[in-house]
Amino acid sequence: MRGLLTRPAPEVGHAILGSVLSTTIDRETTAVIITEVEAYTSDDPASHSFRGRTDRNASMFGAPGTLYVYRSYGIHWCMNVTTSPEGEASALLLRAGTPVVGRDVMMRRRGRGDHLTDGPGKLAQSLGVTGALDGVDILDEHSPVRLERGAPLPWETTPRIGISRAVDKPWRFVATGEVSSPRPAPEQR
DNA sequence: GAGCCGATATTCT
DNA sequence: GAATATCGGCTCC
Repeated sequence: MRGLLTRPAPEVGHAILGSVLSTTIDRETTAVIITEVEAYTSDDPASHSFRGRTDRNASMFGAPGTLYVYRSYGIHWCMNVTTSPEGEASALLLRAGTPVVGRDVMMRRRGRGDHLTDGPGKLAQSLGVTGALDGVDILDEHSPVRLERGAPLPWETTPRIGISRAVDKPWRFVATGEVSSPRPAPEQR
């Protein structure tokens, strides 16, 4: 997995779809199958790393498999997985997933039973990820946030969401069709 | 369903 | 002062 991530994000975005992202926070475990990501690179005008290193984006320059968590619109937390060798700031924004473990925990954290993991801010909230976890190694099995390889999924690309620059790049990767979940998920469209 | 708007940390002009 | 890798509540269909 580390080797896979030691490449620019646009080359590996599709390969992350289907992977299992899990967190264990306050002794509560939650997990999702990743179904939507976006790639950002160091020479990408839409990337937080485009103008160099700052206090906020420092972990984006870390080793592949580093978690980069930032505050979005002053309110939400969003999470990325750093790719490319250490020192090169490329990352995959984790935008959505299918819950597989801890739906009850997610619903409590979200304060509602639907729309648990269908957006980057919602995904981070359901998994209990905050800025306190910025910089952790998600390929370490003892980390509170972990990424493990799963079954590959069929996918397609589209332009990225919510940006105003480099809008032509097809760097959003979305799993197509139904993603199998161990349990029916009626509240999750 | 679509469209408007307010919340507000961090960065940029 | 303005913009932003967002979300939820509201209105009006």
